[in-house]
Amino acid sequence: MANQPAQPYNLPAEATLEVIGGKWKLLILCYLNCGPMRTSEFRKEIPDLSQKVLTQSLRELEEAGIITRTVYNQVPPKVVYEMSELGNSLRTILDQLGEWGEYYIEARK
Amino acid sequence: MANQPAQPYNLPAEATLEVIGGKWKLLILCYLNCGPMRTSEFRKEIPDLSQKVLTQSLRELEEAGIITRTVYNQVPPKVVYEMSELGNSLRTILDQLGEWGEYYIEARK
DNA sequence: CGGCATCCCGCTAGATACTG
DNA sequence: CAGTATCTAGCGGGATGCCG
Repeated sequence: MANQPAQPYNLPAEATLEVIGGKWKLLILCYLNCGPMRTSEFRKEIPDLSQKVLTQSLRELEEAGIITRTVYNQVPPKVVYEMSELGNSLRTILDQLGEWGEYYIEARK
Repeated sequence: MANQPAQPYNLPAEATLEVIGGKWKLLILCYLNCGPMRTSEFRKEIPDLSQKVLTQSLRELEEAGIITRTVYNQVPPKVVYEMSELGNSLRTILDQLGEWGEYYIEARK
């Protein structure tokens, strides 16, 4: 999921897909767009998303600088994810993708 | 590459990625944005893209209604691909993806 | 010239079980 | 509650060779 290609991007647009591509990232970002979320909340909201892939996706988004991860040192543990500044700049893209998707689905009927 | 999922899309935005996702589609669409192209031209312009994956990508874009495929019954054969109406409606998305990609690459330095 | 058919490899993501 | 560690399966993508 979103490994860095050996060669430089042919297009900047491909860099964008590297970041938001992957089976679940869009959905994850959609939730985070509405506000911070804990790991357990993701698990409840998206039961089909396995623990492993969730963590993996969140890590990659974090490494891309799109989201932040805050750990509260307490028992039981608590980890909160939220959009970063850079992540918020993605909102326009997400909206556009959604809009065109709706248009496309309608046009294909 | 862009197989239809068994279950309905969680988000319309995911439908968009289904269409333009895949390793080479963005690049192909970029070329078609500049005008119609023949198969042999793609092969020259993008030598790293294999015949098989090119055809496959073009078929999927065609099935999605994004591009059109015109066959000229002559010898030697001639096949021309170009953006459809629906495909042209993608231009905004492509531009946005490129813009954010540039911004992102710059921000990550 | 354009495009199938075949074989093959690596990667993503899924399932399961275990740790602090 | 959050996160690893393994193992596995399926698919996207690549290489090669053949057909209209």
